[in-house]
Amino acid sequence: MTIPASAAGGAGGRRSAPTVKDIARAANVSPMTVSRVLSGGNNVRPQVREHVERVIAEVGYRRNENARRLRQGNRSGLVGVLITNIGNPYYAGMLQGVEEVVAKTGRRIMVGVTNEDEQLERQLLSDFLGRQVEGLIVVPVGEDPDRFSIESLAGVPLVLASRSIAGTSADAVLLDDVRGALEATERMLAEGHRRVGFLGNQVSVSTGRRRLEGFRLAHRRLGLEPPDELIRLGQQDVTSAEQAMDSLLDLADPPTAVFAANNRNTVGAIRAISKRRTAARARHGVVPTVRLFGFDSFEFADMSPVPLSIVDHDPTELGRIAAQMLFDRLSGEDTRPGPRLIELPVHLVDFA
Amino acid sequence: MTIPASAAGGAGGRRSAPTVKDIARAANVSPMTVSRVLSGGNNVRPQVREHVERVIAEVGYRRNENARRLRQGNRSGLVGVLITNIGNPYYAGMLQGVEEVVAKTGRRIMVGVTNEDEQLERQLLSDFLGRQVEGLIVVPVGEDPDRFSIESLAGVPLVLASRSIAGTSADAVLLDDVRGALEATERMLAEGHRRVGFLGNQVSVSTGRRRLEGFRLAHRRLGLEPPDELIRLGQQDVTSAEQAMDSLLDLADPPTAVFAANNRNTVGAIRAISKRRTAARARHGVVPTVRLFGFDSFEFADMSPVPLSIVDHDPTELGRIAAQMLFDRLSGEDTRPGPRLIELPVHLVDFA
DNA sequence: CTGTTAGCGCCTTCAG
DNA sequence: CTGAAGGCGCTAACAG
Repeated sequence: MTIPASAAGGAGGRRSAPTVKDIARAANVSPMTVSRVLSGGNNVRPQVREHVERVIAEVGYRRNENARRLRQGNRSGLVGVLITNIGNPYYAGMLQGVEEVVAKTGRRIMVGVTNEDEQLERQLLSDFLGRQVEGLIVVPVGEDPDRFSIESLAGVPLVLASRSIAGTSADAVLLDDVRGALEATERMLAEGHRRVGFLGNQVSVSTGRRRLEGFRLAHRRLGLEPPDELIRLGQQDVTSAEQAMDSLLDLADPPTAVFAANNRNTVGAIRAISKRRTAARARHGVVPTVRLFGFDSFEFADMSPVPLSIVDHDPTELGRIAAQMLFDRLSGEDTRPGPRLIELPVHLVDFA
Repeated sequence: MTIPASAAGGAGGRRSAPTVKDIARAANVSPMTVSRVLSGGNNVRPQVREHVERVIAEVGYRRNENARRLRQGNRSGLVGVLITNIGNPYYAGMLQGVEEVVAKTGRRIMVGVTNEDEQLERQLLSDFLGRQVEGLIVVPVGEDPDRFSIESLAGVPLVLASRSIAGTSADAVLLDDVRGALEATERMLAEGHRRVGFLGNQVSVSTGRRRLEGFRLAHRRLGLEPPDELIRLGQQDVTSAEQAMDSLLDLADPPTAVFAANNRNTVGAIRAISKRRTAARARHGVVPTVRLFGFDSFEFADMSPVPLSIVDHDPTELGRIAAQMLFDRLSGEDTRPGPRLIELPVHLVDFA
């Protein structure tokens, strides 16, 4: 898997890049003078400075930021971002927000995809720390808080995004999952639905757990208990969500309403419902109606073929805030000893 | 904008990380022995090795990859990826494919967003090169090939993705834009449409130019010439695409069919058409029908409220191939002097 | 204003 | 098997 360094692409081949020494030699000055010119040219005679600049331009010299940063206290200018899946537009949006804020500080993001694999996340964390990231923004996988302890992170600040882990001292930006799920479910119950289905993540994922909690809470407030047969957990993608929704609709006594606890499940539910509608229309049967409520928006939510309400919020904003929290720590502006927790509000939106 | 290094986040504060020297001292061996242990422990007495490993674990030492790579010939293990917008699911998909392949080689991706700004792209390129990326994958902005010359890239291999630039010697993975647009347009013309609209990118973007070319070509083959008033260029996002579609529909003699040359324009067109349908239904007017053909798929294409066909392909696969081409150069497997160009096929899909 | 010295953290080289 | 010397590319710190 290792690939030789020597080879270079295309025509030309890459010879070892020029260094300050090369420039110094070519310009008949000391490396230090070159370094000074590179850093703005203070304390360099204008004439010398111009000469060095010309040589730099001619040779096409570019300073090695890594070597520079090594000497300067080892700040890499990198922020590590770990997400579970770029294909989910939710995380893509989050990534966009993170990049936006990180880029403003002149830093860059290194992106890793954990694919919901805790082992892989561990490796990536270790790799990122070895590459001297200045900070980390992570959508965590699994429940073990150990890997996020200050010791294992060597003091590198961390912000958990969207999901939290019990027992960490890390900062986190979350959504008001419980309230969102609670209000959505209350709405459906108030509309008279008494068999409400639930499609969500594993309870080992904090968002899955919290949204299920809100769902249950809404029922209990009315003295109800949602039956287990209406609850489907662990669907990570649209296909499995669609299957889960199918299984709900195949029940002898199917739900009249469904709460889909994230956008993958909402999309899958919409697909399952549409499919049945089309089939029913084809054989002139009864077109089934299911009241659908989702969590997380997506591009076509407002044009869904199935009437839909959404517990909405902006993942890009969540990404921005996560990055901002990180820089508050990095800059020393935020010095509180304990973790800082932000819960973003959500709001309900109806799409006829 | 610069942020002090000393400050560290959270409880504890970050003291300067332990180095091989620290471990060596604590284990009563030379730094070299520690280094050997870190590299697998060859030529180290098992007993010493174990002892050093224990110390490493206790102290929580982690080796500084950047320093290591500096000594070892300056291979950073980083691939720079520049895309115009993560919010576009098309590019998010591409990024996913790139990450997947890059991760398999043990490298990481550094991601920059150019936001269709050529100046910003230049800065990011320079920044990435300074950080010693081993290769670059870029969705280019603008038409100037200069910034991609071998000299300005210092021999770092580059693969252009999705879009090309005339006059570069860089490798590229593109789509068969011309054929896709040609076949789509031919279909609509064969269906009898004679006023076909076009929504696309600026012609300064290669995809915009090539897709428009295919559109024109289809007309000319029938001895037709598409009227300028039906062509709208430069929409970068859904909102402006929707406005452009509105303007087409507002024409005295509106198009009966429209070709949307990328997914942002397709989505915008769908929105514009739906909006009018809803309005027409409300006042019991005539529900307008427009034959719509898009380029690039998107999640809800098959559930579009407007009948739709798509010139389809897989952006994730495009990302994978781009990364593979890069590694073919890096590994020296691909040594051809000139650029390598891959055009991926597209296929037409109909969604009732 | 300019150069010299030294060292960031690590590893290649060579000598034991 | 182990260590000492030296240097990757760059720049603080100090001397002139």
